[in-house]
Amino acid sequence: MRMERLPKRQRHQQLSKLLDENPFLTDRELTRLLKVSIQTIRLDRLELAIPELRERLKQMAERSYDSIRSLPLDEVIGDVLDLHLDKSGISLFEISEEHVFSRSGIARGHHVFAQANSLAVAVINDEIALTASADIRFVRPARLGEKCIAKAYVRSSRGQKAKVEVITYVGEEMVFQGDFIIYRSASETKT
Amino acid sequence: MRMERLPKRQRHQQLSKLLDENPFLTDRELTRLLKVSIQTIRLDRLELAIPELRERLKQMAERSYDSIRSLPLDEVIGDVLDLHLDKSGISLFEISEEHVFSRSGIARGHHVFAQANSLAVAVINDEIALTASADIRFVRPARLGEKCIAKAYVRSSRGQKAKVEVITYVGEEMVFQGDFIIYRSASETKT
DNA sequence: TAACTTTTAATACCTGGTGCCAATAAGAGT
DNA sequence: ACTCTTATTGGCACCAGGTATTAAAAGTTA
Repeated sequence: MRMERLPKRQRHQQLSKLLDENPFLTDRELTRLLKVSIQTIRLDRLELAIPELRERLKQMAERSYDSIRSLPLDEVIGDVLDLHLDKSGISLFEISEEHVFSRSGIARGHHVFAQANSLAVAVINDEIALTASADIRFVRPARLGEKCIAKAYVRSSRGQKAKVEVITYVGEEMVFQGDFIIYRSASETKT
Repeated sequence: MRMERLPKRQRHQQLSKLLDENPFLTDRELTRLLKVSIQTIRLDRLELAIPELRERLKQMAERSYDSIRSLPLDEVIGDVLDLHLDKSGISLFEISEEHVFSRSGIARGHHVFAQANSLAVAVINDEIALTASADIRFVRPARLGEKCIAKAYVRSSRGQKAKVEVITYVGEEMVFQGDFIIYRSASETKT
């Protein structure tokens, strides 16, 4: 039963590797690289469940298209659940596909930051409020599917500077903490 | 000379728009949407220099594949102009409508941060790189239409922690400065 | 040698096109 | 009304890069 020739498995590995390195290869090009007939290449792809070139390109295009679509970071990132102007606020942000590194499923930092930053700005009750500086820590990674609850507290608000602390949780765990200094346009009388 | 019928130009606009919104449309699907024959669609594409579906998909796939190891380009906010792994990087990000507060035309902080953060992560040459913490200052607001040039420098890289400084300029003016601490997965300590 | 797997070949068919030529249709100019 | 020009449509041959199927050939053991 155990056949001496296992160039097949080897070839399968090579083929997977080749296509991993360069998914733009046609079957015909693969015949040159692997020195087998085109039918063999196609049987191999069949066994390995590797789709044809055009399907591979389409899938790549779709993935990159989705991730480009999702970038618009608007208004407040996440849903505002609770807001007491000049005091505190809470927002919810669910980590989905477009927010994570595909390899690791871990959210890119700027999305977690964006939730916190936009909440910090939203909680300041003024026409114009801008982030002046921030000191932030990503305590633990947020992962695909997790629901991030950001809580913002206005710690002080004198003159044009307001200090806002934001802490983001997933369940009981802290994932992010940041101290923001927000510039506001004028005195708080101008609401 | 000036002909009254310009359904052609209108159709060209519609066609461009349709394909802009959904580049995955075949000519046949376009005939249904535009109510003209498939030949007309193809003449239109010819005039507008729009390639066929498969070519479009291929181009999208290629763009998304023009990745530099750990991070596909479109996962970076802005366009990478220059990248020396583990050393430095430069990216360009133009502030457009969707990035600003409509009242003031000033960019929301998290967009400027996102450019800097994603560049800081991209410059780290590793499979997995995550922002651990950051200390950032928004030196002056970035405004609608301004081109932000972010420059990242790897200041130190010992073990799993890398310090990356990012400074963002508009022209000669500094708009943002941040010190990032990036966690890397492991392995590569070669600088 | 027989039984088996693996490889190659041949053929029909598919999608989403290109390229080319000819036939209409729809104006505009005079 | 009759051209002249542009626009639209149709038909046909052809292409790449495949799928699907059937069959033959080659290699591999027991």
